[in-house]
Amino acid sequence: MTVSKTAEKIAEKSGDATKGRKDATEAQPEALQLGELSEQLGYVLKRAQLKVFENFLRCMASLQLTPAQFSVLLLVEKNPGRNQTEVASTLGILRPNFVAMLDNLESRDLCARIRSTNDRRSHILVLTDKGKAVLTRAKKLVATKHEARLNDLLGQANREALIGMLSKIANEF
Amino acid sequence: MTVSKTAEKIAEKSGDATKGRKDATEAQPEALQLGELSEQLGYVLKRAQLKVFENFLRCMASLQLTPAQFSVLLLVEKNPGRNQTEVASTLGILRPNFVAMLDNLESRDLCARIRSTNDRRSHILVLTDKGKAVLTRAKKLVATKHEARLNDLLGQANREALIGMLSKIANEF
DNA sequence: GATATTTGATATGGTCAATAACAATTATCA
DNA sequence: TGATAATTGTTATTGACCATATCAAATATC
Repeated sequence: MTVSKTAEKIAEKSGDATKGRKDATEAQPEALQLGELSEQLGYVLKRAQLKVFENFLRCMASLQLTPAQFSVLLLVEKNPGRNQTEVASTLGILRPNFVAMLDNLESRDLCARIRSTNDRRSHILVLTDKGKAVLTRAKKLVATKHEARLNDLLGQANREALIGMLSKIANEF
Repeated sequence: MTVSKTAEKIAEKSGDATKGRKDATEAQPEALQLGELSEQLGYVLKRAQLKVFENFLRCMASLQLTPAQFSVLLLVEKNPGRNQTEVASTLGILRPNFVAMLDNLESRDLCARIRSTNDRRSHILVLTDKGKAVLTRAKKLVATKHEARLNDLLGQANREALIGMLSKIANEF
């Protein structure tokens, strides 16, 4: 329905040349000049981030994993036995907001909260067997469908340079 | 719920590392290993974006301009006489969400909505004199306090390469 | 002139980020 | 030891964004 409507609009606009246009050759309204905006770090950074996340979600549609959820699984796999506070703070997630996130992952049997025997306040986080399997598949999808796209677009050397510069900004800006 | 035996061992072991290291001096829990996360494009991109926006807000504290507001002012200055729909869509802002944003800028006398004489449905956007003056100051702040920081961190050549790669991602990913 | 489309606007719901507060548990120290 | 403080996970709540549906006024289309 949306597609057909859009198609109709385009068809109509491209088909009519009778109306009093400013420029008979240009059927579409002229695009705005971005100007200095295209050189602004924050602007281009935000746009790139949105595109990358969007592509990530498409690649992971079969596994239903968001970038944030993927990062949690990766971090718990690499650091099994840490509690919620540690994992959340490492990812820049506030503890209250981490609760619902874990509820989701735990309800899907991807990770588990285990009451620590040393400190019975804290919940130790571990990946379930299913969680490990899903993460393995997720890594492959990300590598072949997502990160590989960067190599196609920038080349291996530029890709590494980009990651390096972004890391530097994230850590030292 | 099926929790493997290895998970219970982890729960017991979890406190040992930090507890055993608890000297009379300082007992810091060891930082988590980021692992593959530090190589993930989306992760490092998002972290960098947050840091950049955070720094932007600090630099613009005296003018009380957010990155989104700054982009609107820049775009309206470069393209005076365009209507709300055109400006909003260029910035990836949905028309309904653009209304409150303009209400804010207009209430601060930074820009104005003018009823178009050609199409009395649309509001033409223009910067006020105050808006032009504020934008001029904003540009200087961004250039000297914000973007200059990139040069200090990456160098001129790398900075340009970074912007170029991010633009490419934003447009072609 | 009847119908459809566009524009700005309102209302609303969803996702996140951020703060305060609470019970249970543990740490501190007088 | 016991009173007090701090920590952990949690709930509730708020505000900032993002997205969709819908509306009246104005315009375009046929």
